[in-house]
Amino acid sequence: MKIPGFNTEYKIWLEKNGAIFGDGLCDLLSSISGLGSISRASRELGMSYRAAWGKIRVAEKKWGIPLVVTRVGGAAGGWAKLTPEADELLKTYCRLRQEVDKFVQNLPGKFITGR
Amino acid sequence: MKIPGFNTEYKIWLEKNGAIFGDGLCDLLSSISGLGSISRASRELGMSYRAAWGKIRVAEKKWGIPLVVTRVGGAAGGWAKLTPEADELLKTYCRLRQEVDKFVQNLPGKFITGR
DNA sequence: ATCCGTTATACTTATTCAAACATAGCGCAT
DNA sequence: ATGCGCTATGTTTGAATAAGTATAACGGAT
Repeated sequence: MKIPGFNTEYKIWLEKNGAIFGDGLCDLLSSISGLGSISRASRELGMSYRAAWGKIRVAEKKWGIPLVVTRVGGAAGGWAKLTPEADELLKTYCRLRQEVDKFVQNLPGKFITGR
Repeated sequence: MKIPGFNTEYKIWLEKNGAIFGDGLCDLLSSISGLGSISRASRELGMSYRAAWGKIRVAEKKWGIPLVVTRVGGAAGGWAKLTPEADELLKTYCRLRQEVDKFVQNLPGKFITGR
């Protein structure tokens, strides 16, 4: 599930000790949360499973915390869901994003608003 | 002249139609503005003249506006100063950066504040 | 037993990005 | 006319990143 309504006139990400969390992970984790599957999420976002899985792995290593708990096999082939840590990170980023959006929308100057 | 005091727990840049303006250009243009020379600015920032000049050129092309007006030759070898557009862009970015800093500092959550 | 959709990972290839190297011209000072 | 410090680019090299290919294993459903 993609997060709609975000302003596109800037980009922002969280960064700590080389670990980053931005739009890419936000969309990916949101989609996984909604669909319960890395594979289905990757298709929804138009990327390969390999790419999605790799993003998650790198992020988990950099942040030093598990982000997605998975299960292989079973009726549906497997499933995936977010860890509480991932939920918190996601929530924090979304809030940051919304606040910055609000600020940017009120910015004067043609480079931001097109005016 | 480097801008001190910026929060390092996130990164942000302005982005419009593929044109971006972030920390790199902010530092570079600020330095040029203070020193009146691309060459001296590049040395102050620890990068090559080629790199600094390239950054400026790419940015000017992407944004579609002149950022630095230069002069070659003369007693000092040459000089460089910012265009009004560059000044405005720089000012806008610094303001955005300060506002977001203020917001981020008040954010709860261990991923941002370390708590 | 076989099939299906999924997680999981190694390996290869392509693309992008950054840094370094090399040259040339300009204009004032001496 | 020579030198100095600067602007201005082309070219090349290397490194980091992204994208793609291939394969294996798992576990329920049929």
